[in-house]
Amino acid sequence: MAHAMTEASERFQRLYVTLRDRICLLDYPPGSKLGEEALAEEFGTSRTPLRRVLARLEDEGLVESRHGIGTLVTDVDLREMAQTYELRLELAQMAGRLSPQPVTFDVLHAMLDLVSRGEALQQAPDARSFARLSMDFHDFGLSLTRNMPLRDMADRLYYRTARVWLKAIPQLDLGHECAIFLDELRQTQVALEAGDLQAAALIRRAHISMSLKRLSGF
Amino acid sequence: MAHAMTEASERFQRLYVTLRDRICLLDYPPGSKLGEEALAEEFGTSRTPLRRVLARLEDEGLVESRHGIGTLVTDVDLREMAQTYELRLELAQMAGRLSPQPVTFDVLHAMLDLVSRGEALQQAPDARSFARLSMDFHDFGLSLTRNMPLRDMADRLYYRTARVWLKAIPQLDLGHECAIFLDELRQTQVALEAGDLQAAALIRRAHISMSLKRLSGF
DNA sequence: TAGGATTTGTGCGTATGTATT
DNA sequence: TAATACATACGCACAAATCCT
Repeated sequence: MAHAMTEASERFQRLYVTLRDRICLLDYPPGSKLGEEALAEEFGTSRTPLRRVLARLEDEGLVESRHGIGTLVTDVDLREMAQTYELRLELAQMAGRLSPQPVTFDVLHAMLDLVSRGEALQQAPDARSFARLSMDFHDFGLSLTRNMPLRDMADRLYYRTARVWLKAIPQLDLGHECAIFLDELRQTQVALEAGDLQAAALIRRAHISMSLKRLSGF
Repeated sequence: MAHAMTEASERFQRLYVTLRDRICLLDYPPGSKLGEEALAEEFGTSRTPLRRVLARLEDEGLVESRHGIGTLVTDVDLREMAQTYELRLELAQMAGRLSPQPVTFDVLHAMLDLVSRGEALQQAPDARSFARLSMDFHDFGLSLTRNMPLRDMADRLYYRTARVWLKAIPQLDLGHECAIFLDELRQTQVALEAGDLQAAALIRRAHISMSLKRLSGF
């Protein structure tokens, strides 16, 4: 970072991540109303800093503020999701090619941690834990490139459609999804142990593609 | 658009584009101070709607607001520009592959218009006109894909570094740059007349790459 | 070192728009 | 149709931070 975090920007970041995660974990399902007054009270601020956060969420397409109505959580339709996934496929693969990060011991350790969480998840399948692990794996994948604009773009796209999987889970086989995910984690671990970032990126690409295919059944 | 533009969102869009273009055309060079009060007065509003615009420009990395100091136009260093260009290369090529727009008469007509502007530019080289034509050609290129997330991402990246060319122009041969640009426009015209979007995208990619190479001399 | 000038950040009252009764 | 309730958009006054004298 170029400049130290001020108190205001720290609070902004905290509120932003909190609300974004709540939206993506369906704590606020599509159509929910996020009242400025209520949220301001919950976080112990006035409406002003909160509106700054909602404005950013609106720029990113997660909510939509309408004068006289309220700030509503958006929905994601299949067409938009398909376009986003199309792009994410390419970006995921790129992350292994552009400015690759060297595979250090820390990287491998983080990967191992993700694998064990995946194993625990398969023992006790749970949609919410799955979604959290998926988010963390996404972040991990991005940490493998040093191209910051690429990270930012991939991040935006991921959080834009992350909800769809959770929304569709009642119509999927959760145990099967967990098994597939654990496979991906293990394959990625092998690729990283071989120091092959491109392979890891291709595995990610393949799984995003298959995930879209399974979701497109609806 | 899902909903009609309200008066507020229209004003937001107008102010946003105005300020963004001023920054990218170096009317506000890096380091300039954008005073909230002064801008609010110029546009005939209060600080509140203006701060919403500055907040977005800050999210996109074009300005940086610091408490007690002011809102300053950011600078672009070579490392960041290289990363952004690296990504823009890929996105430009993708625009010809993902959800391609059919090449209609209107598209060809718009292209022809760009070519004649390029010809006029070569007759009377001028840095500012060059920059404007470059912006419009960028927009035109994005209109060739229907993948909206791709458009958004490419847009962000373009405007993030568009200033660098103008900043470097004193050290370049303006007439030469205009000639190269006109070549690109004509090659693109040929590709579009053949209905070959991928070729058009590859030409764009090639020219972005060469442009980076010329700029990297500094 | 202190104090004043300047600028962004915050809090809150009011205006405006929408839906419902 | 009119009135009422309620939510976001706006404008202003003040707090907090920084810089310069």
